[in-house]
Amino acid sequence: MKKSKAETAETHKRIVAVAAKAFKEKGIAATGVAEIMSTAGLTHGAFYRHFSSKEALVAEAAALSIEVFVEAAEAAAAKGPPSFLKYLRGYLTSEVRDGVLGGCPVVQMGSELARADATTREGVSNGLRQLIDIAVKISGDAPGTSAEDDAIFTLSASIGAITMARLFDDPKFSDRIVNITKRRLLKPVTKIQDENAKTSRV
Amino acid sequence: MKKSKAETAETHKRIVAVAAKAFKEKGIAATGVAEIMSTAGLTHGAFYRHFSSKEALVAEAAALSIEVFVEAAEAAAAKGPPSFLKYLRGYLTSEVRDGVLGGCPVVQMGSELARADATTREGVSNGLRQLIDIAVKISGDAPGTSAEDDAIFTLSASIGAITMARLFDDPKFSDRIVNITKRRLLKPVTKIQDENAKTSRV
DNA sequence: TGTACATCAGTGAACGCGCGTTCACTGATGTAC
DNA sequence: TGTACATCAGTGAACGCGCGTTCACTGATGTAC
Repeated sequence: MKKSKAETAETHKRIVAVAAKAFKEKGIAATGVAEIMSTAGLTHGAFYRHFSSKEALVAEAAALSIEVFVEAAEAAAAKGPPSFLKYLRGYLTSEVRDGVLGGCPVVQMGSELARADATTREGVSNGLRQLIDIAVKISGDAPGTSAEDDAIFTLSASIGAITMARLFDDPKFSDRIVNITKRRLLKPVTKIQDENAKTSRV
Repeated sequence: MKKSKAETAETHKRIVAVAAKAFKEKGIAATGVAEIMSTAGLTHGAFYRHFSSKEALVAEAAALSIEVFVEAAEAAAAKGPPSFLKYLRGYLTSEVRDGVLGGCPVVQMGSELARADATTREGVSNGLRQLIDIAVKISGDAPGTSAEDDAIFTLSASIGAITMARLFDDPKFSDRIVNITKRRLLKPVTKIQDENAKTSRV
C-alpha cells in the first residue's frame, strides 16, 4: 500500500518528532526503534523505508530538538532585546528543568550526544552556534566585553545550571541553583534594560 | 572456590572501579554487566554475589566517581586557597573535557544520571553538596556576596562549559568555551589572590 | 483522458545477537567443637 | 591446635526478552504511452 509523497513526508516528520520527544525523555540508548514506530502509529518494519539506521534517526531527531530552540530565539529576537530577555528567563525556568515544553536537547541527551556520530554532533553544534549568533545580533555590543563571549558564557552556564538542578531531589535546592544562575546572568543586562523589578521569583 | 573476606572486598572494589570508568566512557545503558566483569577479570556469573542488580552497581559507581572529586578538592583545600584555585583551574581544562583523568561524572553521565534511581541520584547530589561545602569553607566569605551562591554558580557554570565544549568537533571553539568560562569564573577571585598573571592559556 | 505497469510505503514474520538475571556446581575459607 | 562442616565467591551453561535489521509480500500511487 504505497502512500502519496505528501503523506510519506508527513509520516517521516511524525517519526522524527516522536523520536525527539522519546530520546529526550528516556534517553537515546534506552529508546527502541519499535517503540518509536508504534507511538507513531506504524509497525517497526516500515522504519527502514525512512531511515538507513537508528543512528540516522538520532541525527534528525537531535537536529529537530535544537532547531525548535533556534526558532524560538529567532522569534523572540525579532521582537527586540526585551523579548529576548524574556526568552532567556523562560529557558532558565523550572518548567524547562523538568522537561516540560520538550526541554533542551543538550541537557536531556548531553552525555549521549557527546558520544554520538559526527552528523548528530554537527547538527547540534550548528544549532548552538546559531543560538549564539542570534544573541550577538541583538546585544548591540556591550562596551568593553565581547558580545559573543557573553552569549557563549550565558548559554553554557544555563545548560550547566539546569543539568545540575535536575540531579537534585530537593526541589528547594534545585530551584536555588536555577535562580542563582538566572540572577547572575541577567543582572548586568537587566540593569541597562531596567527589567530588574520582575526578576524576583519564577 | 570461596575467597577470603579481604580478597572479596578487593574484588568488589575492582568491579566498581572498572564500572565507573566504563560508564563514563561509553555511557551507562551502553555498557553491559558481562563486559564489566570480563574487564575486571571475572565471568559474569559472579556479578550477583556482589550486587543485587545492575542498578545497584550504577549507584556505587556513580558515588565513587563523585567521591574522587570530593577527595581531590579536600586535598587541595587542605593546602589553602591558592591550591583550591589550582584545582578549579585544573578542572576547567581540556584534559578533563576530553575525559582524561576519569572526568566528571555529571558531564559524562549527566543525562543518564538524571533518570537513574533515587539511590544513585542521592550519591551524586551528596557529593556535589560536599564539593560546594568545601568551596565555602575556603572562601572566607567574600564581602557582599554569599560564598555558597558563588560555589554553586562556579560549579554549575563549569559543568555547563565542559558539557558544551565536548559537543563541538572544532577544537578551537571547544577550547574557547572552556577558556571564556575559566576567565569569567576566576577573575574576581584571582584579583584578590593575585593569581591573574598565570591565567593566560590552559 | 484512459490504460498498463513500475514504484515503493507499510505489514508482519523472522534473523542473530547481546542483554540482565538465574542456577547447579566446585572447592577454598571461615567457624564450631 | 586439629578436625568436620557450613558458607559462599566464582564458573559456565542456560533463561526469556527485546534489540536493530532484513525480507517477501501487498496494494495504492505515480508515470509512461
